[in-house]
Amino acid sequence: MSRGNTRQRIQDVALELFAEQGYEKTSLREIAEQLGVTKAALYYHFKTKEDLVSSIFQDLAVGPVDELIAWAEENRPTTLETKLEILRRYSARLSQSASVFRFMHENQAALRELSIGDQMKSRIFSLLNLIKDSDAPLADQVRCASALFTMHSTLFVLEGAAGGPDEKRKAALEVAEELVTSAHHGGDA
Amino acid sequence: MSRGNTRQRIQDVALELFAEQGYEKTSLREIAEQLGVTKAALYYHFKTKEDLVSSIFQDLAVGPVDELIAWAEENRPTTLETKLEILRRYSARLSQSASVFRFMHENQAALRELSIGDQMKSRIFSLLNLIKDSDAPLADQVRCASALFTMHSTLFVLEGAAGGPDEKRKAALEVAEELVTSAHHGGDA
Amino acid sequence: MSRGNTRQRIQDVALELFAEQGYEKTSLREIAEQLGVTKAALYYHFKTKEDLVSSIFQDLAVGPVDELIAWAEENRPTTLETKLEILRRYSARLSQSASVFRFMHENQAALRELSIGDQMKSRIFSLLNLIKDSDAPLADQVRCASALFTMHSTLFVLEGAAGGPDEKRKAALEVAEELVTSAHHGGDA
Amino acid sequence: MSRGNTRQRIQDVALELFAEQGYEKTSLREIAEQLGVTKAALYYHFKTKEDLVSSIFQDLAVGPVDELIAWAEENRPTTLETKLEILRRYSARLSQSASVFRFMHENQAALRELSIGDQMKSRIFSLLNLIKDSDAPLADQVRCASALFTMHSTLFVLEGAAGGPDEKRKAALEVAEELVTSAHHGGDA
DNA sequence: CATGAATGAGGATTCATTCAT
DNA sequence: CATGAATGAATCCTCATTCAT
Repeated sequence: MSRGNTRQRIQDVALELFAEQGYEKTSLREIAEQLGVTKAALYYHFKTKEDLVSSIFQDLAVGPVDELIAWAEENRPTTLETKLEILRRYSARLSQSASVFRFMHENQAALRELSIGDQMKSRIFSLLNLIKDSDAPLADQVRCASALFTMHSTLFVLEGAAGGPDEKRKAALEVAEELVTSAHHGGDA
Repeated sequence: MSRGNTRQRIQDVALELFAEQGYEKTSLREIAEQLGVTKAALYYHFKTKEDLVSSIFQDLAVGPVDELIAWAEENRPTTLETKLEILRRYSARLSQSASVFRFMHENQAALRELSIGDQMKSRIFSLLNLIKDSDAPLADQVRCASALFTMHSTLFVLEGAAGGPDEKRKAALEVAEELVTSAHHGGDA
Repeated sequence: MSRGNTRQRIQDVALELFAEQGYEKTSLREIAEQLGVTKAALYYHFKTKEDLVSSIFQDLAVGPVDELIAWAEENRPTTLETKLEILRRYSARLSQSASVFRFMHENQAALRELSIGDQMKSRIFSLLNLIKDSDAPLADQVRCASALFTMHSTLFVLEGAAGGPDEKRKAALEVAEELVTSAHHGGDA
Repeated sequence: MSRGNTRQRIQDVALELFAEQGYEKTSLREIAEQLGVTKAALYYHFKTKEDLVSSIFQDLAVGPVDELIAWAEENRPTTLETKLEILRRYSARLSQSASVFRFMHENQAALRELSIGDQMKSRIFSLLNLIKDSDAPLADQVRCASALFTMHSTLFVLEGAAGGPDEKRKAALEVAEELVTSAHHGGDA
C-alpha cells in the first residue's frame, strides 16, 4: 500500500502536530505513534528532528518563496505594479501553505536556533527589500513591513469576524496593496 | 544579604532568559544558576514554572493593558479621537514592556496552553474590539487588526533599517493611526 | 486562644492526614497548611517528622498498651480468665485509638525503619506471648495471633456488612475470645 | 546479551525491593542500578512506576485469584466443602506468591491510590463473599474475614515460633477451615 | 525498510530540614 | 513561639538519539 511515500506521510503528520502543539511540545514518539510506526523508522527517513522540520519548510516555504524572489529579480527594476504582483503571489503561497506559515509565526523562539529559522528570515527580508525602498522615510518602511505582516497575521487572527478564509485573505491583500502603494507614492511625491 | 527583593530578581532574570531563548528552552536550573540560588529557591517564590511566567505577564502586560481598557470604557462612545488615543497609549505600554511583548509574540505556541496565553489573547481582542467596528467591511476590520500588529511587530523587526527604537515606535504609531483613521472613515462614508 | 495546646493540635491534624493518606504521602507542608502555620513552626515542637509520628504513637498506642502489659504482668500466672480480660481491655484500647492502629496496620512498610515501628512490634509480641503458650501446638499459636489480628482487622474491614462500629468490635472480641479459649483448651486437653 | 527476558528481570528485582523496602521508599533509580541498566530502560518496558507494580500484581496475584474465583463460581451453590476447597487453594496461591501478598499487606496506604489497590481489594471481597453468608450473624461474618486474614498474616508473623514456612501455612489453613466451618454451622443450626 | 532495546542528559517538581530574625 | 527564605538531595519522567538485527 504505502510505497515509498512514507517520507511524505511523516512530513504530513509532523506538520499537523507541529502546527497544533508547537515544535518543542511535539515529540518524535508522538509523531511515530500517530503514524503507527516506530521512532526508529523516522530516523531512517530523517537524520534528526531538525532535519525533519527543515525538510518540511524547504518543500512548502523556502522553495516557493525562492521562486517568487527569483521571479521578482528577473523583473527589475521593481515598479509599483511588480511590487503589487509580489504581494498577490505571496498571498497565494501563504494560503496554500497556511499551516507552515502559521507554525513559523507561532514558534519563532523555537526556530531561532534551527538553521531553517535563519533561512526563512533571510527570505522574508529579501522579499521585504524588494518591496520597500531603503532610502524611503521610516514610516514608509514600516508600511511595507506591515503589509507583509498583515497577510501573515490574517492567517490566524480575526477568528471572530465574519467571512470565510478566502474572503479574509482577499481583504488582507487589499490592505497590503494599499500600504505598499502608499509607501511607493510616499517615495514618489 | 538579599532583602526581600528576590522575587523581583527572579522575575527579571527569568524574563531576560525567556525572551532570549524562548520559554521551553529556558530551564529553571538556568534561571537559578544565573541568580546564584538553588532551583528550590525559585519554588519558594513561585509554585510552578507557569506561575512564574504568569506573574511576569500579570505585572508587565495584563495589568497595564487592563488599565488601558478600563480607561477606554470610561470614554464611551468611542470616537475616532479616542481610538487614536488608545493607540498612543498602547504604543507607550508596548515600548515600556517591550521584552514581554516580544516574548509573547515569539512564543505563542508555548503560551497557548498556559492560562496566561488565553488571558493575553482576550485582552488584545478587547482592545481590537474597541478600535474596530464589528459591522464594518472586512477590509476595515483587517486595517484595525493590522494597526495593532504593526505596533507589535515593529518592536523586533526592521533591525536593518536606520533609526533608534523610539523613531521606529513613532513611525509604527503613525502607520497604525493612519490605518485606524482609514477604517473609521470607511465606516462613515 | 491557642495557649500551649499547639503541640496537641499538630498531633491531631498529623494523625488525621497520616491515617488518610499514609505516612510517606503526607508532607509537613500539608500538615502546616491545614493548621495555618509554617513548616518551621512544626520544627519548633518536633525535632523531625519521625519525632512527630513517634510522639503520636507514644501517647495513643505505646503508652496504653504498656499499661495493659503491666497489668497483665501483675496478674501472673496468666489464667484463661486473665487472657480473656487482656483481650477485652485491648479491644477497648483499639477502638479508642482506632485511627492510630489503622494507620499502623496500613503503613507497616513505612514504619519498619522508624524506631517506633520496632517499639510497637515488640509490644504486640509481648501481648501475644501473654496470651499464647510457647509450648503449645503451632495451630494454637496461630489461633492466638489470629485473635489479635481479628480485632485489628475488624477496625477497617467489613465496611459492607451491617452493624455499627461497636457491634463489629463486639463481634470481633467474641471471635477472639473463642480462639484464645480454644487454644487454651487445646493446651489443657 | 539479554534475550528478551529483561521485562521479567525488572519485575523480579522490583518485587524484591518493593517487598523489602516498601513501594514509596523504592526508587526506580535503585531498581535500575541493581539491574545494571538505566532508568530510561525501565521506562521502555513500563510506562510508569505504577504500571510496573501493577504488572507484577496482575501476573502474581490478580490472575491467580481470578482463576480461583472463576472456579468457585462454577461450583455453585457453595457448599461447606467448596468453601474449604477455596481456602485450600487460596492458601496454596498465597504461599506461591508470598512476597506479593506480604507487600500488599504492608503497603496498603501506598496502594490505596493505585488502581491496582482497588482491584485487589475487590478480588478479596469477592472471595470473602463466596465464603461468608451475608445474612449470617455478624460474628460469623467476622469468622470468615478472620479466616482469610489469618492465612495472610501467618505469611509474615510468628517469626519467633518454631516450624518451617510450610508447617505454619498448614496450621493457618487448619485454623481458617475451623473458622469457616464454625461460621457455616452457625448459619445452619 | 523497519523494529526492539537501550542510553545519557536533562526536565519540572517535592521534600525534610536549617537558621537567622 | 513562629516565620521567611533557602538548601541539597532526591523523585518520577521524557526526550532525541543510536545501533544491532
